[in-house]
Formats: sequence, structure tokens, C-alpha cells
Amino acid sequence: MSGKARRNGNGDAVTMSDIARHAGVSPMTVSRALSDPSTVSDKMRRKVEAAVRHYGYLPNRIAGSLSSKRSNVVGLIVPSFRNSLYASMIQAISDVLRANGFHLMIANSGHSLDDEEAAVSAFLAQRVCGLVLHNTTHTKQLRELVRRTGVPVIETGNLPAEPLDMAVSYSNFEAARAMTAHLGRLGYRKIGFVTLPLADNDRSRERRRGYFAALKDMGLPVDPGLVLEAAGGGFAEGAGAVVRLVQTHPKLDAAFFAGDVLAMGALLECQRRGWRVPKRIAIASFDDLDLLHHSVPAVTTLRIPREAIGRRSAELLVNRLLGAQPERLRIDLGFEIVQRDST
Amino acid sequence: MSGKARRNGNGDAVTMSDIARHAGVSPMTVSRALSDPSTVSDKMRRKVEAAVRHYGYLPNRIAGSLSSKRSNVVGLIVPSFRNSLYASMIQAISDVLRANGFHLMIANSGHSLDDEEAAVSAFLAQRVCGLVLHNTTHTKQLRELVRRTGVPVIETGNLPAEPLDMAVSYSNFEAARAMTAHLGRLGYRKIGFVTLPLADNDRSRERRRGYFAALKDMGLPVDPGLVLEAAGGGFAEGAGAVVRLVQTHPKLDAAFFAGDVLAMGALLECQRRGWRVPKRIAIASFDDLDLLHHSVPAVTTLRIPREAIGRRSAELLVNRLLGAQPERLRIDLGFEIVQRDST
DNA sequence: TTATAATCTGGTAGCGATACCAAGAACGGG
DNA sequence: CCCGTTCTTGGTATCGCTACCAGATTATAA
Repeated sequence: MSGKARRNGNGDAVTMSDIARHAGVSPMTVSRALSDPSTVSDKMRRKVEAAVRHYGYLPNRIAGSLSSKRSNVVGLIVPSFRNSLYASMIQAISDVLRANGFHLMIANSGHSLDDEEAAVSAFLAQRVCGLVLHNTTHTKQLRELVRRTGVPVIETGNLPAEPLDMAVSYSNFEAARAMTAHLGRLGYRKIGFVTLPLADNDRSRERRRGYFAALKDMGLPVDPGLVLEAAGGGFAEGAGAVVRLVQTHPKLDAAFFAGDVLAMGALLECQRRGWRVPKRIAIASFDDLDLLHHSVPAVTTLRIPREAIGRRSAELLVNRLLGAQPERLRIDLGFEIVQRDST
Repeated sequence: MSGKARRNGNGDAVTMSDIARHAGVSPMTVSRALSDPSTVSDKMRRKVEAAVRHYGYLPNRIAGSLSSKRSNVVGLIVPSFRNSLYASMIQAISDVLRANGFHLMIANSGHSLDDEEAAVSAFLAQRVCGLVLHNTTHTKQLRELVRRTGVPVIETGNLPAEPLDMAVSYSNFEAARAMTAHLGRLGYRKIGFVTLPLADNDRSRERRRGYFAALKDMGLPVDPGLVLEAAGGGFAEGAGAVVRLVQTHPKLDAAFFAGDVLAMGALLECQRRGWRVPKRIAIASFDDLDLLHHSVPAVTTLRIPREAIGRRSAELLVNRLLGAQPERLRIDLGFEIVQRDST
């Protein structure tokens, strides 16, 4: 062992030249045998494979990337890991990427646009070959960085009017509007709305906008007092919100929660207080946490195709990386209202 | 723009030499000004910083890593993203890494040891500087790979008898044993156990072992019929399991679920069927899904310090990468029984 | 059999940074 | 004012791989 290479604890890694020497071929042949076997004769390929197996050779993709100016790492930025709604999307992305030989780097922006920008910078310094951003409003710097480097980018979480590059999502505005209209059709007239934090979050704001639009569509009065901003997205906040709404507006007959955990918290609180759902108050949710289907009563909700969004995002990215023509896309994967017993 | 560099959509990236030329200094000075400013005079540093800002220079960490044989990317492998219990750990790891200038690559093993091995190979090819594995049984190849490359590794999810390198976790065995004993102390005598899938999952098996051990400790009969293996970890499986247990064992007075979602599914099913909890049957859970605290009744559970585990894991890794002596560690972060109304 | 194309293989020159060494500038003590 | 330190700076040589071109080998056609 040569002293210095130990720094990284990386031992003296076997290199391609080592393999080449032991296989009795040139390094180029080893390179080809590994990255595009069809361009090498069977005899050579077998010699190389044998040596690779024998020495447990692990190609150095860092060197490969530097040389080829290509990388196989995709960067994903989500606002937070805590929210389970990102989980199914991440899973889908991860699956598609892996099936195509790509890897995933993840960072979270903590709902801060500046942190998102910092994460993108860091990813670009790592020379990721593509980006997925769960966010559609960005700092000017970020837009500039993306433009300059020309990395393929998928935006998701909402449908931006002007995508940076490609967008795959559903419309928060339309979804909230549809659910509010649905409640109206069911006969509810005084519909409260509990929103997730609005700061730096276009998705939350779009949902609220959808709620207002539906009321207007139906000719229902728009009462700002019926809108509550929950400080967080937890059970407790949902519980607190439903109580406050009911107490300040005794005539309230339905409440629409902009997050599934909020809705569940509210439902549980109603159970605790003996408020019948949907008799005393109807509850509707945004996003189909599995739980909402199993609760008593099961909760009416919007099913967002989180998994499909992840899958399509990754597929688009992979296609582009594999040579598809750049094309500014804006794919709407829609949503679905799931009517259950809580409304 | 020179035609060829376009391949990656990467434009013609500004390089360190470009910055050097425009700042009127040598590339080495730029390198130093960026990576260790204290070794460079103020005048030089300012010139470099100005040029960096002006050209929007993004250092190429791929090249940096190749040259320095150091990387700042940590690989994390979890069985799945779907389970929220990984989420808080991932968040903690991500936070600690970012605070120290490291990045996170993530893969999922889908509960397969071979896939875990494949993911580790891929990560090592990317020359990650450290690994976190949420699993403590591995293929022989994987152990060999880790030994040979000498990467720092954290194992978590369970406390292995023989860690590969460092382990940070709690003991599934002790936790399950403690909860079962707790139920015994509360007076329950016929305690069912619903386990998560056991195949390739030492954590599940350890939990079951803990359950059996506690029964033995208490002199209670060990009836294999009281143990059910749920096919998955969802609400439906928990619901199905509690029904089957109660129907096949009318005398059953408590059920201990090896997963929080299972327990919640069972609780909801009991509500649906009008089985009083804990009167007819007590329900205890493993892992403190937030929901269990808000359900009616609130569910007794084991609180596992998922976040602390993530944090400590990342901290240990970072320390080691920053120069701490290798040391075979096995850190037990314990657990806590949270007695609530369901038992 | 020879010409000509189609396959394979190897040599060379980077990719964009950092390590290491050596030389020049600044500094202080005697 | 000289000389040994200390602080800065720059040159050179990789890091391990792939792109590109050229030469060698084999196959195919004439």
C-alpha cells in the first residue's frame, strides 16, 4: 500500500489499468468491454470480465464522469422529508432512475427559496445530469443558473404558467376549486377552508385561490373569516382549526382542509367532542393519506397521483438524458375527487 | 461555444483556469482562495472572488474529487421510502450532512439483500465517502466490499452483534420484550403478536424473539397461534389481523403490533366492529406514528428515537470523515414505552 | 488473389481540479 | 544590513477514465 492513497480510507483501489495489465489488453479495451461490450470481441470481453471478477474491480465513475462530461446522478429537491406525500413520489423516481442506471441525490429546501437555490448550486457543482424540483417559484439566481447550465429540469408540485423546462404535476388551483364545488353540489353552504402555511408556498396559495374561485362560481358569499391558516400541517393544527371554525361560525356545515393530516386531526377532534361527521360538520381533505380511507367515517378527499407524477418526471428526464430533443413540456396529470362518508 | 462540449447540455462551463486568467492569478491561487481562503493574501482573495462572482463560476467537484481522492457525498440505503419511519431519520441525516458540507445520495433496497449489495456497489463506484445502511444483515459480498474499500459505514435499524464498522440504533429485541412485559404487568394474560413480514428482515425477527422472551420471563404459555405475520404493514393488514386473532382466540385480551400502521388499522377496525379498546382488547404498537397520540383512544406504543438515530449516525460519520480515529462503535439509543389509553 | 470495407485494438491527449515542491517576497532578530 | 524564517505564489505532475484517431486484423467482394 502506498502511503498517501490511504487518506480516504479507500485502500489502493484497483484501477482500469491494473485490470488491463492483468487481462493482457489495453485500458481502452477494458473501458469498452465494460461500457459497451458489443464493440469488443468475445475473447477480449471474457478476459476482461475474468480479471474484473478476480480483482473485484469497481470502476471509478468520478473519473469516468470527468472524462466523458456525463454524469448519471439526478438531483431531487423536496421541501421536507417529513411529509409522507413526498415519499411515494421519491419512491417512484428512485425506481425509474435505477431501472435506467441513474442515481439519486436528495436535498431538502425546508420551504425556503434561498435554500432551494443553494441546493441547486451544490448539485450543479456535483455536475448532476438532471434536476427535479418540488416547487415552481424560484429565486432569480436559480432561474439564471438553470438557464446557463442548460440542465434538464422537472418542476413539480404545481403547474407553473412558465415552466423553467419541463413540468409534471396537477393544478392545485383546479383541485381545490373542484373539491369546493363538490361540497357545494352536496348542498353545503357555509364551507370553511383551512390552509397550510402560505409563506413562500405557491401551492398553498393556489389552493386557497381555488377555494375562493369556487365560492364565487357558486355565488356563495366569500367570508375571509372562514379561512384559517394552520401554523403547521399536523394533527394538532387540524384539531385546533376545526374547533376554532365551529366556535366562531356556528352555522358552518363543512370544512375543507388543504392537507390530509390536518383533516384527520380535525376528524379525530370531532370524534372526541362528539360532533357527528358529516351531520354536524362535513370534512373534506386534500391528498389521499391511506388513513383517510380507513377512518370512521372514511374521509372525502382529493386523490393526487403522486406516484404517477414521480414516475413520469423521472421518465421524461431519462428520455431527455438518453437523447430526446429538448421540449418545453407542461404535463397535467390531473386529480380525482374521492367521495366518501365524511361529506 | 465549441460544438462538442454541448453533449451534456452543460454549455461551456467556466473553469478554474478561466477564473485564474481573468483574475490575473494562477489556477492554484484560485483553488486555494476557494477551498482554504486563509492561505491566500487578501488582495488575491478579493481578485478571485470578484472574478468568481462576475463569471458565476461553479467549481467542478467531480474534478476536485478525482484529484483529491476525497468526496463529500454520503450514501444512504433504506428498505423503502414509503414507510414514514425512515422519513424523520432521513431528515435528520440530511440536516447534519448539509451543515457540514456533505451531500446525500439515496437508494432503496426494497427489503432485498441483493439489491442492497447492488446499491452499495453503485455507491462505491460513485466513490461516496461514507455509507449509512438501514439494515444489519448483509450479503457476504457486501461485507467484503466494505472491508476492502474501508469506507466508514453506519448500520442502523437494529443493534448487530458484530457491526461492520459503526452501529447506531436501539434493540428491537429489548423493545419488543419490554412492551410485552409491560402488557403483562398491566394484567393482560393472553397477548397476541402481529409481526411484519419476517423474510430477510432481522428487525422483524428480533421483535418476535423479544415477544417470546418476555412471555417466557413471565411464565406465560407460548402459543405460536397467537403470532400472526402480516403480509404488509398497512392499515388493512392490521385490521385483518386483529379480527383473525380475536375470532380464533376469544380469550385474547391484548394485541401487540410490530408496526404503528398495523396497530392503527386494528384500532380502527375495532371501532368499526364496536370492540371496546382496551376493555375488550388492549392494543399496543411499535413505533410512535404521530397519529397514535391523537386517536381515540390514544395508543400505547414504543417511542423509538428515529431522529436522534439519524442525527447521531450522521454526526459520527462526519466526525470520522473529518479525521476522527476509526473506532468500532455500537451505540444504543434506547427506546421508551409510552403508556396511553389503549392498554 | 488482391482490393476495399468492416471490425477490433491500442496510443495519445485531455477532462478540471488538487498535491507537492520550489522559488520569490516579506519579516524579524542579531 | 545580512541571513534564516515564515508567508505566498506558481509550475508540474497526476487522479482514473473516455474521446478520438490511426493502425492492425479480419471479412467480403471483385
